[in-house]
Amino acid sequence: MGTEHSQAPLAERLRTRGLRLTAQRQRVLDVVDALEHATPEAIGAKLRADAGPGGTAPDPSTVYRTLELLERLGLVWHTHLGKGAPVYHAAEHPHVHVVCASCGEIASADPQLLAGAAERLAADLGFTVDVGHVALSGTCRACRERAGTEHA
Amino acid sequence: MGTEHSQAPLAERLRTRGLRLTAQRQRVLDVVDALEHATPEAIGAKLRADAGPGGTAPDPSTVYRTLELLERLGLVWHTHLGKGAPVYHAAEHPHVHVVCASCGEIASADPQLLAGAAERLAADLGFTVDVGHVALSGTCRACRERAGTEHA
DNA sequence: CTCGTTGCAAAGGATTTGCACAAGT
DNA sequence: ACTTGTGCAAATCCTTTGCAACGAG
Repeated sequence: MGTEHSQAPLAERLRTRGLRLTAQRQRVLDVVDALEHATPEAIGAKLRADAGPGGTAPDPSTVYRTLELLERLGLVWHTHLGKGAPVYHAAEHPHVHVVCASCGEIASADPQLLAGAAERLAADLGFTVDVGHVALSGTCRACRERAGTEHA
Repeated sequence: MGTEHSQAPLAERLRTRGLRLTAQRQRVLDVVDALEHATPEAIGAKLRADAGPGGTAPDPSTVYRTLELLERLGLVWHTHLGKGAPVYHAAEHPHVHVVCASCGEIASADPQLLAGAAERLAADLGFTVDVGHVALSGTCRACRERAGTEHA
């Protein structure tokens, strides 16, 4: 398991645009799919790990270029959570990101969570919210309790 | 106009921590207050503009350090909207940020908008949402209509 | 065979950090 | 005076770009 690609929307979408299906593109997509929330750097690391000692992993620049391409193809989405760390995730599993400002822990929530707010925004501002890109930040239970315990 | 500081929670909070009130800190805070949504760079620019030709503006590194400090003091908040562009805004005017992925337009919405979602997150995950840090991305009405018009 | 892709290396831009000097209390 | 804050410059980090060789169709 791991090398299976549901169908192959990738090949299809590439063909349509006259682009080419390469091992790198397939691998990057697989990794984004495997790692739920991955930064470009993390993706590169995983790629390197999967390749093994003597193996060969895609160059960082290729990872960036591929991620951008996959996003244009609508196969992955990215969100900016903390400082300078964009996080990519497969477009197949839509979910809202929730990040703890203290520990950086990332949780996922049901998109339905924002349904109400989305509707209101659409009605009030004519603004269509992109659920897959949303990131909510705050404090997780663990950190809140810790803060209370450690005093300050 | 412009040099007025509601009261001076800044001086007070600094004193409490044994820190010092400097012209730079006051100026940075004033600018964040003036510019609704400002990136560190924009803040530096405004500072430079306000200083005038012969004037002297705070160094970029000071702006960064000050912003971080002001945030610790709870006087400003920042959010990550687009690529690598953190945006700061005064903590006095809590609002949810809504950004158009196409044109970059930034709109503000009432924090109440997320009240429901916040409650659910608190109940389900024990996660406290920080409304001032939230950024929703999507497409504004203008861009959506334009997309429909220009065809594709 | 032709044109999109990749890897490598250098370029860039945004932030951070170390330090000696200036400034607030 | 004593200690914190600032400016300057160098160091980092993350990402983007130019180009020649490579590989998919």
